[in-house]
Amino acid sequence: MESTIKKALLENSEALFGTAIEEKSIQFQKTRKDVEGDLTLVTFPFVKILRCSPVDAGNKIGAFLTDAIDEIDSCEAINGFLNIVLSDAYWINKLDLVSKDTRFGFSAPDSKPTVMVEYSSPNTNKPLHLGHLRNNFLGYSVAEILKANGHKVVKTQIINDRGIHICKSMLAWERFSPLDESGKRETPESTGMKGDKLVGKYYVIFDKEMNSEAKEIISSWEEGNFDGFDADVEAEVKRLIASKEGKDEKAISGIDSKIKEIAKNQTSLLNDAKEMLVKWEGRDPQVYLLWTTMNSWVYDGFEKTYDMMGVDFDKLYYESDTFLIGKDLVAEGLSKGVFYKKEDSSVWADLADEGIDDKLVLRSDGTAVYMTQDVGTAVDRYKDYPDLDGIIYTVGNEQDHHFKVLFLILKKLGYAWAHNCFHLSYGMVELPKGMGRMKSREGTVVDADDLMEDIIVQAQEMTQERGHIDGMTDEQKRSLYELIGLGGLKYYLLKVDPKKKLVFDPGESIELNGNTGPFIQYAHARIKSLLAKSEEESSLEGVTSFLPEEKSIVKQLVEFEQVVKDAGSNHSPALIANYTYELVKQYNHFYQSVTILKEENTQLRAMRLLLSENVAKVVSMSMGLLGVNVPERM
RNA sequence: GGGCUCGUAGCUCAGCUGGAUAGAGCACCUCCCUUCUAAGGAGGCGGUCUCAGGUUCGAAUCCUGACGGGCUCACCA
Repeated sequence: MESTIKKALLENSEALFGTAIEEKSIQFQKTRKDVEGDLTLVTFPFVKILRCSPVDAGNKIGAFLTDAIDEIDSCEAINGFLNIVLSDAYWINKLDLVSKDTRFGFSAPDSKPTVMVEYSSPNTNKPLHLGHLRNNFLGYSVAEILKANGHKVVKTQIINDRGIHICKSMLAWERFSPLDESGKRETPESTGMKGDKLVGKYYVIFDKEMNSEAKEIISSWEEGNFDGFDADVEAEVKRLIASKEGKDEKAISGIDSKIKEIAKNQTSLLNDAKEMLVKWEGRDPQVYLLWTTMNSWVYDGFEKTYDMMGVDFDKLYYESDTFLIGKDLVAEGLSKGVFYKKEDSSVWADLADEGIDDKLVLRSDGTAVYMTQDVGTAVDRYKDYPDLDGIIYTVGNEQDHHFKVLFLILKKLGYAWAHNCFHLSYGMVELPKGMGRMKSREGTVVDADDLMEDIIVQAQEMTQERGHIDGMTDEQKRSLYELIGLGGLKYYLLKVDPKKKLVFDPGESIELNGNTGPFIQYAHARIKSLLAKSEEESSLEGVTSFLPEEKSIVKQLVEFEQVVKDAGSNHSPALIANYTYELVKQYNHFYQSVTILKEENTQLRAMRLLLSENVAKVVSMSMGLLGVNVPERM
């Protein structure tokens, strides 16, 4: 409709305005709720051309449009706004179109290029936490939204299965895990623990043990005892200790943490872990076996968590594979002059012309860094999927700089697709003030499994209170609780703009009233119950007009198509969530103000059923885009 | 210190390609189940849109600066 009006105005601009007008001066906006109208044209831009008041301009344009376009019933100019009223026939036709299209709002599958969406990408040394939940739900949802926009989508992750952090867990397990009577160490089987939890436990133990060792070292340093330490360490520490003299509290704590950092590097534990990493890179059989064993425990644990989250992947990448590709690419880039080598034989990317500090891509000992493997992974992916149009990296905003650099390096290496790589950067999930920051090493995380289970229990309690679950089997009840709990959690994490940080108080339970998942799920269940009770078919037969409550729903339904597009181009599930909330609110208002099943006029009843049916359809589709399921009953 | 980013009601958030009286939810206060699921609906209370300038017919929205928060600038990942 907007384009019809625009076209009419442009084609008749000479007659109307006496001159050609620019397309951008034709601006539409939503009509205010308290004014009559379906669409509003802003008339301020025409005031200068017509040299009259905004209202006069509106009246003139309004008269023309009412005359020129059939679907326009009337127009009213208020201040600088021309409110256009469209005919009921127009809206009836729109509803008919929505109703007949089972995939309304979605583009034809595979009609757009292939896109890869990376999300989750955990380290294999610790369990998934709240931050991962936001990451996974966001990545999964964006993938679904892109599919709805016609893209072919490959869901993937890069598993950080290599590096010093894994060796820490391995070493701690080898050293501190208790032996049973047959001389065996703890396993997921022997303890009944989820594999990722068991490995994570030893990661924490490692950190604890290393810290206490570091503490001893520091106290001996403070006593002036530097036996067994390198001369340059001794000199540096002495310099730092001396520099504390006369400083304020804040500066001292800064210096102390520097000393602590040095001490940690001197612990036998950390040095043993480093040694283990070297052995791993050398494919030492014993270390390699331990590595595969402990990783497999973690994967088993992750699988359960992903299953509960309702997310999945089409293709997995492992850092232990791609870091080698990355090293080759560094060698290649070195020969092409993209990188340069320093005297200590470390390799760097020169980014001075971009105004960024040079970036290390290979350590002086020849081992790979984070950047090395990410370059390798990207190239590997384009090799696997030659028709790939772009990669979307769902990674927290603390890595904004990393991805900026990564994409630059890929560009410098000559990959034209580099400009199609996109960092879907989302804000951190923060704990309320005073609770500190989530850190796995310190055990101050909100565990993903625990949180999901808590919210399911909460959903269970609420559902039992309301009681619409008579006649359900225990299994059905349990899956309903999961559906509601996880729906609530997903909606809670997705309704906020991904770019913004999000405050989460683990002490307070997640709200399930108001703008929430269950609010929307409930509306869906209520419609389904209504439809189940009705005996006749829904239809638009004989309908000639709408009540305001009905029309506002039709308008909102029609907008779904554009919202899906916007959510795709903005990578924002939040747009879908907010849209659906608005739709459901309008429906609830309608539901309470008119009767449906008990309406005596058959045609009216059939139309309201059709309206309800389509609200349920769109709610179900839009929630599907968020990974939220909707129940038939609740 | 440099870069990026955020600052809207007591709290959590919409609105941000400039447009009418800045919207929701929670919390608090009223009402509404002998109509289809009250996890609902109707209403009330609550705002110098951090501050100061600028651009404009018009600024929460764009620009500049200040203040405050977060992230980042590692031979960690």
